[in-house]
Amino acid sequence: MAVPSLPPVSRSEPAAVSPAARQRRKQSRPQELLAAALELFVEKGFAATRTEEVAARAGVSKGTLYLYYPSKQDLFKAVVRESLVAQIHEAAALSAQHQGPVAELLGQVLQAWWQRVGQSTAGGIAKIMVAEARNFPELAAFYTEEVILPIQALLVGLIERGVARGEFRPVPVEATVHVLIGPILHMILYQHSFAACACGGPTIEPATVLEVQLDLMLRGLLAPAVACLK
Amino acid sequence: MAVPSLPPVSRSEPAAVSPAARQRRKQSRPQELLAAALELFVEKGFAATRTEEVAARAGVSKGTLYLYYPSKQDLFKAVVRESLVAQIHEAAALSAQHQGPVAELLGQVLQAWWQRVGQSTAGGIAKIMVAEARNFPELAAFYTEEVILPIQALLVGLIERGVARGEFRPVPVEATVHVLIGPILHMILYQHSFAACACGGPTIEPATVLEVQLDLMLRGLLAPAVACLK
Amino acid sequence: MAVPSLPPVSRSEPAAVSPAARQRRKQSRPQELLAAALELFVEKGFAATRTEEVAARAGVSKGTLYLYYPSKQDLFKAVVRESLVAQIHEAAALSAQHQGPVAELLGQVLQAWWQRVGQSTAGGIAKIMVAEARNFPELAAFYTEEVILPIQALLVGLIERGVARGEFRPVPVEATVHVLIGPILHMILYQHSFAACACGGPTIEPATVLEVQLDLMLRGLLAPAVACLK
Amino acid sequence: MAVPSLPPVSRSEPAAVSPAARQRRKQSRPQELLAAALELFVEKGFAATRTEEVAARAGVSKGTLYLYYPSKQDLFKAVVRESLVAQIHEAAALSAQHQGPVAELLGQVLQAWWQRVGQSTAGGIAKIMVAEARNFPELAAFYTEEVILPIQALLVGLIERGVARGEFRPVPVEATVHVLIGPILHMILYQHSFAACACGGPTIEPATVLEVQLDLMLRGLLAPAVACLK
DNA sequence: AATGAATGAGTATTCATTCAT
DNA sequence: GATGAATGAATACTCATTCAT
Repeated sequence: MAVPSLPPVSRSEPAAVSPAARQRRKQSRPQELLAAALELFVEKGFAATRTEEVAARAGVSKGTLYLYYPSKQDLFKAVVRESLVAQIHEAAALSAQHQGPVAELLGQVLQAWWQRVGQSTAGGIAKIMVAEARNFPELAAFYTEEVILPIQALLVGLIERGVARGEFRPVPVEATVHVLIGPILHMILYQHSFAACACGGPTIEPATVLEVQLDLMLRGLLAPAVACLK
Repeated sequence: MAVPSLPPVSRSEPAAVSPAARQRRKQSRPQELLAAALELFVEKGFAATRTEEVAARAGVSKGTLYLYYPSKQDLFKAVVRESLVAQIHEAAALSAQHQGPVAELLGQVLQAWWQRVGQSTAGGIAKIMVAEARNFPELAAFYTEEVILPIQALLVGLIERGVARGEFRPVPVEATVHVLIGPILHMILYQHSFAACACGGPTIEPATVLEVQLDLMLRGLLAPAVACLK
Repeated sequence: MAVPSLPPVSRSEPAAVSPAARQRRKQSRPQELLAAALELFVEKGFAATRTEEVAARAGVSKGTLYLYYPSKQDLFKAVVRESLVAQIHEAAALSAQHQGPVAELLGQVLQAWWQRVGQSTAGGIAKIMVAEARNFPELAAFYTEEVILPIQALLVGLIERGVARGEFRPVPVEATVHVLIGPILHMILYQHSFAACACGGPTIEPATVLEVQLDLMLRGLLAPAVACLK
Repeated sequence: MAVPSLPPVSRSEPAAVSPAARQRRKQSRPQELLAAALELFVEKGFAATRTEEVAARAGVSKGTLYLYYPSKQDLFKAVVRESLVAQIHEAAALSAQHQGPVAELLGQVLQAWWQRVGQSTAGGIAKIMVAEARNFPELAAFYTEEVILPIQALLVGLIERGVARGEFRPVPVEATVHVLIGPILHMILYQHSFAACACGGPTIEPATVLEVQLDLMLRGLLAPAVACLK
């Protein structure tokens, strides 16, 4: 069974190049897995996404996925952290350092959210959560804690600042936040559901909708004196 | 427990009563099945709802369900027709016969929709469709045809009427409809997802939100002259 | 429970015309059911045939079928009796009364069997039995008793008569019967399986096959002196 | 529970032996599954065989079966390829290289077919196909293409060769093939249906039947000059 | 006699997760 | 680290048979 002299061919190949490349791949694995998972979760929802397909799209085997994320739910949480939580911190920072009229800042925040989240695949996460909250309460709790409450706090702060400055009429703050979020969320959900399956419904032009929303809302929000001068 | 005097009715026509009872059961089955299905679909979504559980909740066996609806998808379509399509026709009728200021009518329509649909279980259908549209394109097409397009047409008509009467500023109509629907839809979706799983997010007071929405939107929508006089 | 005076309405209608017609239908029910059952059993096999479809094709309800035949297996047995057993008796009678060369009689019997059974739907019963014998041993036993053994006995008798008359070479009788039946059975099975599903196999011309079979077999069977004179 | 001295064997090469064992299992799985499937299909037919039972008989779980064959129909096709198609190629090769009297070759081919296919479980496949052709047209088409047509072509070639050599009388070739196949097929079908369920019919002695068939057929087939000299 | 509503056992296929290698 | 073979629970839909009317 002894093989006296192996041909030298097999020696020269795997030794030199691989370790670095493998290292590089190894370090980017989590990112690749999260990217693949985000795409598939948004496309099919949480329950209907197969872990094997996530692994395949990331170019690894099923087993490897479980090496990095111990369960499908953990994978989902990681996707949310990667895709949304960071954006929220940025928005919070932006609005903390802002000076001047709140109306302007509000517009900037909504626009930025639409561009960074709504336009990207990450927007689809909202659809997933709406769909699966009741079936996966743990995910719902996580998402509420990490996404909904921070966004809520951010917008409540903005409205209150506007009212305090005399810029906005005094309004029920929380309800107003809800109204403010509604149209943009509607647009995001629509894009990731009906618009994505070519089933003949009305098409949406996001730019126009956003413009109309800001126009309508700010007119409604601004204190009477300011509004009628415009 | 004794029943002293049975009414003579049941004696004289034994043939007549029994078929009637059976008939009564047969005729009420569809309703009972649709009610059970609506509840479960809204609770768990379309894919995650088991037909057997629907049957059980309606108090019949699995086989009986299939006696009335040939497939899960057909059952779902029947639920949609029963729960939403009728409401839409009513709203359309209401707005067709209305005379006077459109702003008032618009408020009535949104309020009615909230009370008849948003408050009831039927509102959850919107959540189901957002969640499953991409996985069940046939259902998405059906829902678009029967629900989305008619509602869209109704609201487009209202806005256009308001603009024609000089009551509203000239606005991009379709985008405005989208903005108009957004907050109320947001509220419905929220109630049937996060709010329903007690996972600690912000609570919503529908009455306030609705009031704020109408206030904000109408202020933004009304022609300047009218708005500033208010 | 006494019904003192039935309204005369119900008297005038169903009394006059119906009873005779109903009687006529009632008497032909079994025939209609058997005809429908034969067609469907041959088309789909025993297990794959639904009793409801049999009833529907016969123009009655599911329940009525069970009024005449207490189970699917009983229905099948009735079909066999109706379609095959009678034919066998006729063939037996024919060969009992025959005088003269057996070769001639053998040809007549096989031809008749092909025309009366092979060509008709009833031939398909053989296919069903081959297919389901192991899954429904009770049916197999019934069919063996009522169909296989009588046919076997008939043909064994013929061959033995031919040998006794010096017309045929002395051959192992039972094996010869098997060989004799083979080609005609093959043809029947083929017609009711591959030929019936248009899947591109060779087509068969029954007349030619039958002719060839008789030619080959009789040449092989006849005593040398007779054969070489032909 | 103490293990005093573990053999050093397991230390030196743990990597080498185990993968081989696993590999061995993986490579033999398809064979084991096909063997189990063949048995059950022949026993119960295609439709009545449960995939779970196939898996169990092969000693694996339901899921494992689907790792190797994506559907029941694919499993069946694989069984046919494994059991029949190879045999056909061998028979074709045999008859292509044969020199000398065709009568002799024809006998060899039929005998070989009986021994290799008729005697083995594989013969039961013919029964399955006769039984299910109309219900599974795709399988029927596959079987026609892969089994029926090649066998037909093989036998047509043999008869034509015999006629061309002046060995056989000129006969309608295709019909003759049908007659030739009939008895042997009859025997195969009988063995896998009535004979297998001990329901009291006539028993068959294959050796005798085969002998009689060859005897009868060749006598009938040979050109007169040759036949009468025998 | 006739109906047809109701039943519930039975089955192919999918997929998250594990673990031996 | 990485693989992928193996598992088995879970689910829509069918159909023979029953029985109240």
